[in-house]
Amino acid sequence: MLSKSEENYLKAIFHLSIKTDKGISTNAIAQQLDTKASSVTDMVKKLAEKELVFYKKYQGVTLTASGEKIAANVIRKHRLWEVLLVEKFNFNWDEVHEVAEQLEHIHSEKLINELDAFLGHPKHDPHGDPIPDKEGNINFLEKELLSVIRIDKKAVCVGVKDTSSDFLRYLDKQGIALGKEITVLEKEAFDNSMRIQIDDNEFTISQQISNNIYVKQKS
Amino acid sequence: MLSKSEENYLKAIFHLSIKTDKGISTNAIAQQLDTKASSVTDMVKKLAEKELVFYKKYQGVTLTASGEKIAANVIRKHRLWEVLLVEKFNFNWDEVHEVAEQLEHIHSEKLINELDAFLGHPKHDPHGDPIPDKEGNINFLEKELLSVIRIDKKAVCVGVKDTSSDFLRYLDKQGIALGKEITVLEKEAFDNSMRIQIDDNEFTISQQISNNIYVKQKS
DNA sequence: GCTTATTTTTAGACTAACCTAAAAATAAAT
DNA sequence: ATTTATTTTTAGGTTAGTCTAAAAATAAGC
Repeated sequence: MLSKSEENYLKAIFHLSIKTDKGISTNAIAQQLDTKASSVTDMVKKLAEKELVFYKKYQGVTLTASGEKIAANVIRKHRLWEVLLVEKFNFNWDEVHEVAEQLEHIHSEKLINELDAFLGHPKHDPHGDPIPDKEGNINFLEKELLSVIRIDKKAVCVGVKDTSSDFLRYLDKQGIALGKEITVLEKEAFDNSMRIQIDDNEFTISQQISNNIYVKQKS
Repeated sequence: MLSKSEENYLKAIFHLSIKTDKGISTNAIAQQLDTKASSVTDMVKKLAEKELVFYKKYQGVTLTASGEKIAANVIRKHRLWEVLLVEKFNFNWDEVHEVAEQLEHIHSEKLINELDAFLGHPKHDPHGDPIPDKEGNINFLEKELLSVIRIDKKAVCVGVKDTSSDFLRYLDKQGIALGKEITVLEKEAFDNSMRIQIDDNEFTISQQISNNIYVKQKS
C-alpha cells in the first residue's frame, strides 16, 4: 500500500502530464507539491523502483500504466469526496479542496464504491472536472474558455480553470455556477471585457474572468 | 495540530482510563496500540510536554483536561463515521472498524459537524457505544451483561463487549442486534448457558456469548 | 528484608520524507 | 563553440516515530 506522499507525487505527475507528452521535470513536480527539487529526485527514484514511473536521470519522469491507474484512482476518490461535501454536507465549492486532499488517501475499495453508488455515480466533480471510473479511465470533455465564445452565442458553464477561493466566491456572487447558461451579448475590443447574460441578469466581466471559465457552446 | 500517532495514543489512554482511576501503565498502552513499551515512553514524554497528559517516570500517565477533550473528539469522529458507514454505505458492523480508524484522523470541524447533522445527531454508534458531544462529554449508559439477567426477565440489546468480526458475525447469524428484545427463558447452572428468545426464535447460548452482550433490563 | 522477576526507561540505531549546500549535467546566449 | 545560466542530482543532515538491547526502578516471593 502506498503512502500519502507517494500518492501525492503520482497525482501531481498525472496532472502535469495532461498538458504534455514529454517527461515531467523535477522542478515542475517540486513546484506543484510545494517542495524542493532534491526531495523530488529522492521520491522519483523510489517510485521508479516500484515501477510506477519511468525515470532516467536528467530526463524527467512519466507514469507507467500502473502508476497512471493509481493516480487516476486517487483523483477519483478526491472528486467523489468533493461531490459528497458539496451535495450532502453543505460545503461551498471553494471549501472542499483542503478536506478532499485528506479524504483522498483513505484506503478502502468498498468505501469508495459505496460512496460512488450513494452519490448516483456522478460524472463530474463540483468544479466540472471529470471523475475517472474504477479502471482509471477519464473523460476529458471538449470544453472552451468563455473568452473565445462569439457574440450572440449561448454556452453552458462546465468548469473553471482557476480554483482559488477568491475566484469561486466571485462566481457565486455573480450567480455563475455549473450548468448555468451564459449568453455573450457584447465584447469590448479595447480590454477584451465582455457583457454577458445569466438568467435575467446582464453584467460585464473582465478578460481575467472569461479566461478562467470553461463552457460548452450550445449547438 | 496533532499527528495521527499522537491522536491514537490519546485515544488509547482514554479507553484504558474508563476502567480505572489509577495512572495507565506504559505496558498497557503498548499492548493496546500493538507497539513496544520504549516507543510509548518516548511518545508519552512528548504528550507531557504539550500538556496533554500528566506523567511521572514509572508512575503511569493520565490525561489532562485538554488531552481528554481531544481524545473524546477523536472517538466522536470514529463513531460518527461508523454510523455513516453502516447506515448509508451498507457496511456490516464488523467491517467498519478499520476504515473508521482512518477516517477519525481527518481534520475538519465543519466536516464533522455536517456529518453529525446529516446523520441526525446519533447518540450511539453501531456497536451501541455512546458518541461524545462536541465538548467531549460522553454518556456512559447503565448497562449490564446479558449473563446477569434473571429468568423470565426481558432486556434490550444495547451493545457488545467483544467486537471481533467472528463474534459480530455470530450475532448477525442468530438475529441478535441493537434494539432487539431478548427474553431469558432458562439458565443451566452446570455450564451457565442460557436459553433465550428473540422475536419468535428460541435458542441456547453459552456463557461466552452472554458475557459479551450488553443489555438494558426492561423495568 | 533480601532476592528474583517484572516493568519502565535509556541509549543507540533505523526508515521515510524532508531539508541545505555543493557538484554535475543540461540548456541558453553570445 | 565556449562561456554562462539553469536544472538536476548527490552528499550529508534533520525530525517523527519506531525498534532492540541493556540499565534502572519497582513489585513480588518467600
